Amino acid sequence: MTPSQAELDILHVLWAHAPATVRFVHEHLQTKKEVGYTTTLKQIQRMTEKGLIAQHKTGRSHEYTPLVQEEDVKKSLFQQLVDTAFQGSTIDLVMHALGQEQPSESELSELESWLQARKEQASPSEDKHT
Amino acid sequence: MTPSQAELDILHVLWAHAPATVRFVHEHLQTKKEVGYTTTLKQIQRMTEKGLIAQHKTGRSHEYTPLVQEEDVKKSLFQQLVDTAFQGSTIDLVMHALGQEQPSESELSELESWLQARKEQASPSEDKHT
DNA sequence: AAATAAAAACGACACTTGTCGTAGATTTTA
DNA sequence: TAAAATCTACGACAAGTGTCGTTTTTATTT
Repeated sequence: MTPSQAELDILHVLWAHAPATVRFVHEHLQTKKEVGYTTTLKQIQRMTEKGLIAQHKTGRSHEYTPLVQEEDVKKSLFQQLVDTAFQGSTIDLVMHALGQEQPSESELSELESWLQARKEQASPSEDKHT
Repeated sequence: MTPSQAELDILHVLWAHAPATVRFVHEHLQTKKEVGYTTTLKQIQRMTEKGLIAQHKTGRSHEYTPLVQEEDVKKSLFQQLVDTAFQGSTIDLVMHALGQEQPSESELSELESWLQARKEQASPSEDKHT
């Protein structure tokens, strides 16, 4: 269940702005791309059918809330990429990623501390290296 | 230009086995999923139309060669993921990736040496940090 | 309450993708 | 060379996606 591109765009808005109306989502999307109001509406309706988001009536309009967690979707998209493009090797993807750009200082240290923590956890007191 | 899933499957076979016939590709795919020979053929033909692969006649059959580099496609798929799921933040994706699994010893050291090299490169002799 | 504005429902259409079936062409082989 | 095996070319089709236009419904404003 990986949302399509257009669906992702909408989900992003919803993830960021809790329950929102079609109008709201639509306005937001406009900053990214041009689409008709009905297009957004239709998309949202289809997503509701699919169970990606929930709808609750409020006055004349409806409000929508995402039913899928951003984390889950990310994970799923991520896994899909790893599987299709990197033969399932996460580390390959990581190396590829790092080779892509210039991580900033802070990013590097973030990575570094993660690595540090990981190492300690991996071998709390051990010291075998082979 | 990001190949679809089925196209990716075929490209993978071609990337691994230089010029190959439809039959060959098809047989290979069978190890992954069940599809009719004509399905594979059609897919390959469409890919040829699109310019994803090239066709050269050899005897009774044709041989196909990928026209897109595996690296380029990976890069493109990768970028797409970063953009759609991680708001364009590569490092976020990396951290997510690392959080996903247990990297092996060798993977960790690979990552470590990369980080090491990077740091050295970043500040060869300089020492300003702010 | 009538007119107007805003929102939601519907239905449609073109494209892409994944899958085949069938027919025609080309080789092999008996 | 006639029959059998292989390939390729075509055409089709269903499902999914992206986009709208039009019609209803519902709420607002006079």
